[in-house]
Amino acid sequence: MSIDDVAARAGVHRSTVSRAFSRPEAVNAKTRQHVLEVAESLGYRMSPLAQALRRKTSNLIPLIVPDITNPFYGELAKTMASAAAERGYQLVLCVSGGESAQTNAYLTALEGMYAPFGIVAPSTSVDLDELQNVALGSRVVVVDRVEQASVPTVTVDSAAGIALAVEHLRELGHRRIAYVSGISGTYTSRDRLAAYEALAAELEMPATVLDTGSGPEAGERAAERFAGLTRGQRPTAVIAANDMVAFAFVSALGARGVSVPHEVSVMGFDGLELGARFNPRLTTVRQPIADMGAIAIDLAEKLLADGEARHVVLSPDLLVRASTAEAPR
Amino acid sequence: MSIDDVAARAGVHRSTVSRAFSRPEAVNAKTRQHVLEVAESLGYRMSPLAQALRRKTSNLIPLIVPDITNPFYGELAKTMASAAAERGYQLVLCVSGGESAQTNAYLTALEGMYAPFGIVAPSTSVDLDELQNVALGSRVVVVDRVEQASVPTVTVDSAAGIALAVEHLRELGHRRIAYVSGISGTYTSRDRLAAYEALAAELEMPATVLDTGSGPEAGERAAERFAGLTRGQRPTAVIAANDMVAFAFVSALGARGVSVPHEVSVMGFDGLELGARFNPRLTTVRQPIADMGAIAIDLAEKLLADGEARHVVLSPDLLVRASTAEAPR
DNA sequence: TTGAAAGCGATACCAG
DNA sequence: CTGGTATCGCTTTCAA
Repeated sequence: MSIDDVAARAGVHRSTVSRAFSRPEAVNAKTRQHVLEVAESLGYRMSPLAQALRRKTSNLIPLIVPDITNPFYGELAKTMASAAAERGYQLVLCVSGGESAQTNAYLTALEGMYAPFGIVAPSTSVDLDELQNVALGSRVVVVDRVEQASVPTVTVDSAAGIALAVEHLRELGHRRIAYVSGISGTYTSRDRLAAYEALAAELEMPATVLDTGSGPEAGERAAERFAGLTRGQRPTAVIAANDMVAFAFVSALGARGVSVPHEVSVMGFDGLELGARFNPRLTTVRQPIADMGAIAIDLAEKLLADGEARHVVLSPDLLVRASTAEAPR
Repeated sequence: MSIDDVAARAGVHRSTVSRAFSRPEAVNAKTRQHVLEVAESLGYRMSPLAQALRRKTSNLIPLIVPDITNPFYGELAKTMASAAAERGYQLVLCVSGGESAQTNAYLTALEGMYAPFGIVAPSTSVDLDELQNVALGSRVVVVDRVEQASVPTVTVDSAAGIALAVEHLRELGHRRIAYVSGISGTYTSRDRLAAYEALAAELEMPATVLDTGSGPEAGERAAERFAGLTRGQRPTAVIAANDMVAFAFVSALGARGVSVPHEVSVMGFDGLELGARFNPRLTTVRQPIADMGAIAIDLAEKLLADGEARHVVLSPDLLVRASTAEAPR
């Protein structure tokens, strides 16, 4: 069932069928309708493969994430998939394990499939400069990472987010507000940590960083450190670099008999749906994940159109749930 | 940079280059090596698109899941992606939203790309019979769903899993063991519920189902129901249909001041990594998710080879963490 | 073992 | 506006 079958059946030439589908305005209305009807009745659809081969561009868009198991990337993938579908693209999910080599391999493979551009959510170990060596590397937009001039990016304002968190906590009477960084070493983590430290300095508030290590054990180590402090030394609130770390931290605290928010308030940063099912339900700074997907694709299309690497910085908002409470007095 | 460039540079014909890559044994060792070296030096790689068009089969494998935001599907996708990559396939993630129409659309689209087969993790509303109407529908393997003779499936033994859970709880002295079903109406949920009821009957244990509704609110409703019971009526342990429901249930319980495992033990079913970061760390029945991906692909390859729809039923195991404790006496 | 030629299913430029 | 033709990059019989 190919284009020629339709052409024969409709009594027109191949090229007319092609136009009827791809450039409808370039064909007589009557002819077009007839062709389309015949095609319909035959259950015909164009081969995206053949199209891609000829046009040298496909509708496949790679989304490269370090770990799809992390709900943040899950939510990102979900919104990205529908944003892509709305625009006629098909998202191809690639799990890089946070490795630069894998990322490049995927980009190369998908360029071979004439992917017009790609979306990368890199972890620290992915070198953006190295990215540029891959052909598709110059047609990539980066999500969830601090700006880098040469590549289009969509990020969330870390400073604003941290400010929201600190403000919320101070309104609850907290004065000793610590921070837990870590997990999978994303650039985002660093950015948020820097924002925390800067704000603490500005507010002349002691900056206590419970853990800066990366990996899933960050929450665990931070809890250990916390439990090791005397009551008087303990912070009354803790901001985690992201929701996953907050989960791990609260969980590890729980295992040590420390109760949240009774003994210490804990905030996350991400706004995952999952936080609403956590115990206690997690207060957090929400990133507009749904917007990020759509915007990333827009930026990519603009990059192709005029070669300009735009940067969009989104504003987070506060999601108050149950893991924060008034400071003990 | 195409096959002809390599051919010219190596002083051989196109077909020889093709063979050197695709059927190495069909070409003289010397020639082959020379060709490969030239290709290497030119940084040449075959166009998967052109190959697929000609061979009428590609290396794209659709994995269709209802919701990638659900960590279970995230973990499935992750293991599936690497299992696929190991075998030379590229996983294409499709998020169906649990809709039959979307599932069919994806299958159709990917058949157009000559996907050799597909993997579907259906939700209740996906009609397996309807699936067969789509061309690729007869080359699909189904994951995480009770057997259906005509389609290859890989599932986990629900009865064994429930038995593991009940046994664990009874060893801790629990006698009133309730159940919470629900979330996204998967067939798996039904299967597990049936297993619970059957086992309860067999053990002459009262079967209390706190909620059978579907959707994310199941845990919430179950907690409400639980809290409404007098202490004497309350079950001392609850088994949830899956980890996500367990999370929601514990969270909702917490919001009502009921503490786990102190006042009630709660078990999940799935064995998500995430459970280790829950508060308290979740005791659960673990499905061998990592195996499921690889097995699904094997089944698909066998289906293509001999047309036989095999069924693999995996055995779950117990993961004891901190959400279960001895029954109060 | 290697080369030649046809073709997968479409597009696009050039005539008419 | 429509048809003819070459071509995208590769595979695969068929001969030599």
